[in-house]
Amino acid sequence: MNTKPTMKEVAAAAGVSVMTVSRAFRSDASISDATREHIRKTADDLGYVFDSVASNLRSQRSGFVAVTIPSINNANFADTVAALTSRLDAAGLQVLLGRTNYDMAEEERLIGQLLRRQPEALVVTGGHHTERARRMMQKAGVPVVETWDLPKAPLGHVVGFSNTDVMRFMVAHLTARGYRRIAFIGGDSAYDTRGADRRRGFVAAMEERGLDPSRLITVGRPPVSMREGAAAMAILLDTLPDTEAVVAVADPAAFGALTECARRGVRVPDDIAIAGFGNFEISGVAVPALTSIDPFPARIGEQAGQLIADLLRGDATKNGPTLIEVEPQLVARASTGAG
Amino acid sequence: MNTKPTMKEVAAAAGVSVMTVSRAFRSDASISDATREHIRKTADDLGYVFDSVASNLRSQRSGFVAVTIPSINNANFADTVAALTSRLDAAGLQVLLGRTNYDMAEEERLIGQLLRRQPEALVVTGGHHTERARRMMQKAGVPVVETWDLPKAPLGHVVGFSNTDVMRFMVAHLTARGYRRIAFIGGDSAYDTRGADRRRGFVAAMEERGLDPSRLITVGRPPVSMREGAAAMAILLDTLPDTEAVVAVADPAAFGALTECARRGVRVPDDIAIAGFGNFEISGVAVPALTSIDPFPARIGEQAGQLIADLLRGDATKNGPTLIEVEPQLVARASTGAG
DNA sequence: ACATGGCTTGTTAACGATAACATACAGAAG
DNA sequence: CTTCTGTATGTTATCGTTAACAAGCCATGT
Repeated sequence: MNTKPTMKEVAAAAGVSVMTVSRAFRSDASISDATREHIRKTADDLGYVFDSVASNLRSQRSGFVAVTIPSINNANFADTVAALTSRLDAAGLQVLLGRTNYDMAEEERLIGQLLRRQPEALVVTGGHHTERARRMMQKAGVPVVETWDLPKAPLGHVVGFSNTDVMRFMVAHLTARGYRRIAFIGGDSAYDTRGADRRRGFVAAMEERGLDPSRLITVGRPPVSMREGAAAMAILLDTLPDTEAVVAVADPAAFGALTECARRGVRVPDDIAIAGFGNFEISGVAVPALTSIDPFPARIGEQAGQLIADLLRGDATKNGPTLIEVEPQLVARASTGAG
Repeated sequence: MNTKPTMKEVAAAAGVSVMTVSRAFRSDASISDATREHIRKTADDLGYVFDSVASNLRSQRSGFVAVTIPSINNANFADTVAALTSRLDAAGLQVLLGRTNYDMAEEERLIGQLLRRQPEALVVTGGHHTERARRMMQKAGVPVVETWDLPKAPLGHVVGFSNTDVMRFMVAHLTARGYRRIAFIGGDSAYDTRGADRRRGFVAAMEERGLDPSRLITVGRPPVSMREGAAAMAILLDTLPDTEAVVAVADPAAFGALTECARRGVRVPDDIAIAGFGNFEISGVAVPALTSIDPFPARIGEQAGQLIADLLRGDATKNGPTLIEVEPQLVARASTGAG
């Protein structure tokens, strides 16, 4: 009673060999229904708990898929993780989640830690990593999937979209509605690499159209909060009052900007238009509703999970790395005069 | 090169025994700095990755703390997990996260899965569990911490607050400001047990003051979304137009309610007051800012992590289960005529 | 010079499960 | 009746690391 029972105890109590107990706890093994039933019941009575650690060591399969995301508290990444988790769950795999806090150095540390647990696959957010992190992932000997991005030099598989190109849709939408003096609100580029990509995309798209791409407001480290979005809007209204439209790096910042307008009596979209990115719930609910871009986070998780399940079952085409592009979609709403 | 190197290979390459390599990868073991340095370098050159699985089996220490939360995408729980994670990280422990989706049956399944990984402690959200889940946790032989609640019959340790009592503060605040006809917006009680507790607390507090506690709007399964909050407000305004104040089970629902008022031209707080729970960022940013209750999620995670670190170091007082109450605080803002 | 003790390194067995192989047995086929 | 086939169970060795114990070496004190 002092120490927790092992298969040995269960085997003794059930009058069978340890191997038979082992088989009773797996789905595919050949064992008669009666024996399995009997062993399960005996185990239950003894309070036996299967030890995955020992199982993992002997079978050399951890059942883990390591996943890193910048922040847990972000509806977009959470949706991806949720979809990924349920897809992998169906394949008998468990997600081992790590949070990088938008920091490549932290990501490197985390990947090192996660790899020690012998994951069967690795899913990371974004395509920017430290050199050491890249090397670790390449030598890990398991499938690597980069998500939420379309890296120029992928480490392995990719499920995502181009954060640069996506801004073209947004600038096209705004110029089509007649806006010319358009500003961008984002965070410190040294950290949020995907946000920096979107800013780059914004600048490029503006330049392509011969428009001034210099209205850039930077506020703090990512993720850019609602409060910081409001602060950025305050700066913008104070320093560049003739701005006609604002694109925020993500919806929470866009919503913060919207609230600042409300506080100042600036009408949206009559006086200034606002748009975000991510299609967070708040964008559909806010008054006025915010134009955004839906990157289909759940679809990203679903596809990544499917890919990994296929790869590990071994029946996937082994024709090198897969690239799955999940095309984002512009959602036009009242905040840019649409909807 | 085909198979990944083990300590054996590293030992051979470095010209030492396997045991010495093992020591080189731990912090406390007695080994000379020169040898450690040499082994670390050799290991690095070989691309050796420490195998936690084998280590865990032999040492009977997994380095895991299993944690269950209802939803990943909730700023409150995310803050708790973040604080818990960083506190445990300092103690060399890794969080193994599972999401219950506000479902006790799912929680039971999850706890069973997590226990197989031999966690060194278990942190669960809430004090309501299935009978089987309770039994599993009690027999797990590791510290169990229930959070975000103050259960009547705790399983072990507790770090939280009473979801029932907390509504007393809110009703007191509203009645002090002169509101009498107060409604409550919540989700299906069969799922969100903490939400149901808050609803119970609301009813009790209203009755204590001789006020009508029957203005209860129920919308869907938890978590109650912004959209559902808006829908609930629509129902309320249509069916009980003389309501003076509304308390939502959580801030997102409260914000949804606020947006519905904005769409209808109902003024807040002049025509109706709104309050929420959780002190999410949105409540401080919304216009008008929303009155809420701050449950100090980070403090909950911090305390739970500290408790576990102490317990596992063994130097904690073993005087039975610990109960740490983290007192929530009312944050009065413009949406109830304050601030 | 020799015992003592601290520091560093090595040897052996074990953690709890499963892969691989061996074997027993029942019913089918010849 | 013998051989064959397939299902159900058992035996042995092993996954990669570390606990426990053993032992060597060197400096120090007497």
